[in-house]
Amino acid sequence: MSRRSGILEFAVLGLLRESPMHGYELRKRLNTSLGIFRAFSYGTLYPCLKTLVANGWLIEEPGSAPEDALAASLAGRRAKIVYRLTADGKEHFEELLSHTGPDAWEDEHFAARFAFFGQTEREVRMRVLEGRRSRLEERLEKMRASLVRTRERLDDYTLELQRHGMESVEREVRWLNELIESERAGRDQRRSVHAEPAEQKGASEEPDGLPRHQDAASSGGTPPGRPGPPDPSAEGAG
Amino acid sequence: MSRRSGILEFAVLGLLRESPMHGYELRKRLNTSLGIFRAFSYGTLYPCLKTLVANGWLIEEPGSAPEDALAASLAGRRAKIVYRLTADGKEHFEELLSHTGPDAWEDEHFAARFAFFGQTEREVRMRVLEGRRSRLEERLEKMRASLVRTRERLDDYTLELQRHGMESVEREVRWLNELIESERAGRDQRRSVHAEPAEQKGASEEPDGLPRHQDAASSGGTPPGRPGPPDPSAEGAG
DNA sequence: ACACCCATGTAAGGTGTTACATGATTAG
DNA sequence: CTAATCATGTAACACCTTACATGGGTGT
Repeated sequence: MSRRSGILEFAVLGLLRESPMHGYELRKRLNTSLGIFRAFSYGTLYPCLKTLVANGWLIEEPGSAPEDALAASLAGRRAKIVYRLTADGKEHFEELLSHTGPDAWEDEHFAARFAFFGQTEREVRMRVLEGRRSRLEERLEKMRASLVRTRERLDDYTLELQRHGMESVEREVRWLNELIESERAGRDQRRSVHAEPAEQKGASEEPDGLPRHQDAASSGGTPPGRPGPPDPSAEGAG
Repeated sequence: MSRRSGILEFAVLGLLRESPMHGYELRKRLNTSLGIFRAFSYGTLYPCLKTLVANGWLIEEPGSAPEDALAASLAGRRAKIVYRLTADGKEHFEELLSHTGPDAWEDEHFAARFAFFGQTEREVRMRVLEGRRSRLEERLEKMRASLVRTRERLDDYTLELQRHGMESVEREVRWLNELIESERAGRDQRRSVHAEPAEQKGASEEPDGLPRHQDAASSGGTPPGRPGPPDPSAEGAG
């Protein structure tokens, strides 16, 4: 049941929550903004959309409806079918957002969950981050154990491969540590104990504070020394 | 044609080249020594083995054959069917080893290829490493481009996710640079122009020199001079 | 006019997993 | 004796991709 399609449904709902879109546009967003998971094909996306419509979570609208003038013009006015989240869909998405089962910290699930942390309550974020972290620590434990067992028999390349693999995992753990740290620092530990639905109307609530090492993001080909990290006050996504 | 099962065949052949084994053992090795790719199930492995037998690349032997006393006792004497590489199989594997098509640098393919670098000729190793590197550089280019395009609209979490993704890729590029560097330093550029079959009898030939940073392999959960968040205080969660 | 991107969809097929069926051997 | 692990195998199913079918719009 680690259905990748579950991830798709989740991501579609989440993307559509920000603004209505048609399938083609949706797919692009799925592969760029949320560039984490490798491309879903139309053969997967369209059937998925139909399912969601059948469940009453989305409705299909003809393109360029009056209320949508802006979005439609941005998304391309050739749009045929625009999908919009229903109230039920929104509710369902919010329920998904609050789930913290072990699924949530498997590789691709985690990435999808993280991508919508802006809409997620802090305590849920914490549980997901911590769950992910222990998941990775388990994995590290196994890798170390197996390395100790087999170290002698392996040639240098195999060893190097495993070393590199472990290093990547360790690095992600450290990343998670920083994130968890920031989450804790954002407000006091208590507070936000599943109280009010809070950030309901958009992604506009302030995101509490994230680690802000933007060094690597531009280290590659473009080091123009971005001074100001973009202000989160932007009323995002609209 | 990016069949994951192609990877399986390759890895099975490579593992069996070192010593005969039965399916169960093979699967364990596939998930530990070569821990890179996530577990293949028996439902995949056994049919694969049959295919390989049908192709004449393997032969099935009853467990604990006389010539195999040592290997069999190490592998477990309960063995029912021991698979052994045929001459044809060896030849085929060696041919696979020398292929350097674009397949070879896709994620899981690459890991499998790298795992058998000990048996691979240097010039092939070079091509694979360099191919992989350009593949990743392409990917980075795309990520950067899409990031520039969408930077403004994304909330902090999405941004952080992308930053982290890019950093991972950049890190792998650096890793490849080191490896390529070592390969070059191992001997002079010329030489080894597909001359003699050289290291044929085992993986015991010296591997020319690899970067030897084993620092991270054991760094684990205790970074020495961490200035930052020193105390994950590990209640372990899971 | 032609090529190319936008846009939606379906059918067939490959690929791999789960669940099941089976049985031998070892440890308690 | 029973449970757990070792060991092999198969069949049904879930999942996703590819290739195809279709057609509007836009640039050269």
